[in-house]
Amino acid sequence: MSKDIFLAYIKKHIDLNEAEESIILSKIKERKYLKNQFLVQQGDVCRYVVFIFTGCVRSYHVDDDGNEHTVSFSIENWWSSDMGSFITQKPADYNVQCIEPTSLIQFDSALMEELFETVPKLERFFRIISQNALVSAQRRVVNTFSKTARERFEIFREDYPELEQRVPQYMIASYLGVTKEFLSKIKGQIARE
Amino acid sequence: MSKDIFLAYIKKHIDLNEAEESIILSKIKERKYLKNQFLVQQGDVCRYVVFIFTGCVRSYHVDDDGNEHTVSFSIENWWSSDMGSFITQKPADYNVQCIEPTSLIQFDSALMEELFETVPKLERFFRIISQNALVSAQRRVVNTFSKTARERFEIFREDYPELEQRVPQYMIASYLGVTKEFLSKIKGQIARE
DNA sequence: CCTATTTCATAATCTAGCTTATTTTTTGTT
DNA sequence: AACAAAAAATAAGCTAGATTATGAAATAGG
Repeated sequence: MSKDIFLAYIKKHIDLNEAEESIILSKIKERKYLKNQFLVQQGDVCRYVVFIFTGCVRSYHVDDDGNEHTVSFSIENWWSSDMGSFITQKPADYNVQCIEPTSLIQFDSALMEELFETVPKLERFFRIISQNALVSAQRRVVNTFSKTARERFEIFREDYPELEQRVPQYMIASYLGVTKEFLSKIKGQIARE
Repeated sequence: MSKDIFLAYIKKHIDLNEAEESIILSKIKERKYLKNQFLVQQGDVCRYVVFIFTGCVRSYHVDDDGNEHTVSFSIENWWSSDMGSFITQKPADYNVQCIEPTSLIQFDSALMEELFETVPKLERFFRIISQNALVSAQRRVVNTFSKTARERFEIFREDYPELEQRVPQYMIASYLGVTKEFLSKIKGQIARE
């Protein structure tokens, strides 16, 4: 059952006894979204952090010129949210949208706090998760500055091998920080070698 | 006393009772570094996470072409480390260097775990800190893609008003992701208006 | 199965920011 | 105070990547 995927994922990072497992199972439930539905829209307050069972979710910011900038893709066994908005309860900077039919668990603040209270170990779990996410985010900052667009594309391919087939190219371009035309040019270049 | 600064800082994010406060106080101690000393060097394993009382610390990555890329500046009441290396115990991607004489608390893994065990609330504290840092890192990626170098410089000035006077320009340039020459040009442009 | 809408490829032109080089200013050391 | 070394300013020429434009190929919906 798909809720067990979540338990297994937690147990990669911390130990859980049976009591704790059943508390967690009792409090979470699966929810499904259709392709193109939004979990949050830029400007609204973000109410949820989600854990994804299946599907794919994209977070992106639309800037003043109307250009999209993809912050992250989240797939199976990963998290998504506009954390800044979720924490501060201020308007979201990002759109969080399903780009495939997606099945997930939705955690609102109340559920989050309830879980922390009943299973305090989860504080540790979320600390570890958050630290790991921070490390990736910092690495991305450095890569953005130190690598060419082509190198960043190659890194993207290694980091997310399946994703290239699953999401349209213009989204990948906006994740890499280049135009779709330029990404197309890079692919042409690579193919010609 | 400077250790109290640290307690005050923690208490901005979580509540502590007296027992917890004294445990924390008993386990931490101040350490001083000279200007230019390294807390970690790229390639070594990072042994510490530090909290800064006074001074300024820079984390930067030197890429294959020998160019420096500043990941972060950390000043009074902030953290520094190569988190990726600290967590995984693999070689550090970053140099972490004092750019002023710096007074700080040094947390190694053992101390960290000891603190988490004796004051479990600190798991929550570090989760919050990490989440906030993650939010900034994500915002920085988006800004890098959506703003011009000049806009990023103006944002930097607003975010860290004192820092411009405290650190050399070439470091600011490497934080913004531009060359020192180009930052100089931007400053000239702004001055001429 | 057909049409409309997205998505992708290719190419010419253009620009923000890089490189390289030289000069001036600031900082640190004896 | 004097010298050396690091940092900053300025400027000319150069490229990575943007913009604009056009056509071809996929997808999706009816």
